[in-house]
Amino acid sequence: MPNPLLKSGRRRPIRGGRDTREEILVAAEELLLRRGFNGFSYQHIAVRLGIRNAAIHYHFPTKEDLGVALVRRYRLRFLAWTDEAAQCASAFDRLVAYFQTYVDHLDGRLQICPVGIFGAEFDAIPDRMQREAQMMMRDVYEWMVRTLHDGLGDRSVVFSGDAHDKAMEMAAAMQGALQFASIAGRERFEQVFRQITLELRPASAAGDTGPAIAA
Amino acid sequence: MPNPLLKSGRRRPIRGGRDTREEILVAAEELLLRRGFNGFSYQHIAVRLGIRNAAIHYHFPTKEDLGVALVRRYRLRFLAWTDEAAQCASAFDRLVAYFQTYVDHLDGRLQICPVGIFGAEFDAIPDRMQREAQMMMRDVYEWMVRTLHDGLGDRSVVFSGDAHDKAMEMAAAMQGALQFASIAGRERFEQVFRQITLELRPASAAGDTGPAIAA
DNA sequence: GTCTATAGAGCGATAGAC
DNA sequence: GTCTATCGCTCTATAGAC
Repeated sequence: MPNPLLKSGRRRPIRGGRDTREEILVAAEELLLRRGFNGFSYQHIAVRLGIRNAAIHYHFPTKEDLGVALVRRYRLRFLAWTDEAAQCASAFDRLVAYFQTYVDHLDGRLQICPVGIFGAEFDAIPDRMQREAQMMMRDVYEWMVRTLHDGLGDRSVVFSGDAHDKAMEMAAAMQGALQFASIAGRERFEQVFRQITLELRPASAAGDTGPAIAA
Repeated sequence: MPNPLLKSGRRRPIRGGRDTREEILVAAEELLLRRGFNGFSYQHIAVRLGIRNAAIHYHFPTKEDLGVALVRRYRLRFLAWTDEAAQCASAFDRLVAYFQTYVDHLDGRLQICPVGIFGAEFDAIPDRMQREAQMMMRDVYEWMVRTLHDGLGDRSVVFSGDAHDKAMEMAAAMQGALQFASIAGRERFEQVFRQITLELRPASAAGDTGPAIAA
């Protein structure tokens, strides 16, 4: 009986115990968010990791493979996160927790799921990445619609109009805020965070400043 | 006395009366929105216009020059548009008119001012473009804050919280919506448009479906 | 699993003829 | 103002040694 804690499949510990494949993904993720998919190369990654171009091709034969792995990683991370977030006391808390995942990594630029990151260069990314991006977007959208409905049920959120439209508006605002933060600093993101949460919370009476943002 | 209809400055009518410089900008603008700045080349433009690579370099010596011209074009177009929009009856109408400019060109992809388009690849565009993008963003932001204040004055809009935060949220939502539309179709944009206008309008009583979207 | 070396393509850009 | 031709560079990707 194999130890269930040891994941089956690929062998990993190489280069003095470091996991090259994982390090490639981490570096590529940051480059993707700062420079776009067509704005970084295998060379950028190789220099950061102190390895050679060809070593990356061993782990990800084509750049499309790397791109697809990045999107899948986002999707899986988001789905795992929603499981954790299910323990939040209210739907409002779950939504704020989701927005907070952006803030937590804003300077390092790693997010749980920057769902619309590929929209700006959609026609210039490989087909398989396009499809993965569409699936990722659907996951986030459906979770958000569901959570808004939950929020109406537990009376933790208020909004007017349709939950589908509200979900899309919030997701779009988060995505745009991420881009504005790149252009004009993280304060832009915090403004959007404040406004979204302010509008979502019931009894937004005077004096209530809403959830604080992590420093 | 010179004819005031004939603009002073650069001579233009070439290639059978066609304005190559302008055609380059139009083609580049659409490529930029669909593929990102690093996702299109002079070749893409040359093929579309039936000219040669070198002809583009005559009008825009470097790609940075072309990029800067594109952002300046957006800025000037937006500033000219705000002058026109000043004739709208209310601040709410001006905001809706601004959102509408996105819709009008959504399939052709030409917008008045997709203010955050460079956020996704900010670190991978030339310095001068970065600075121009920051100025463009500031223009839109300031106009939006001013218009929200006007809206409080003429009672045509309602919102909670600070006008600066609300402006940033709306601008971010529009930008995100544009990217979502690239990924999942223009209906995504229309959802955000509906929700933003719904939340902005006073007396959003039942039965009021808000401003219609142009087909 | 990582290396050296290199192929092959596309890129931005320039020179000079017309 | 547009062309042909080409340069030098970077990019993705592969072959083969270790």
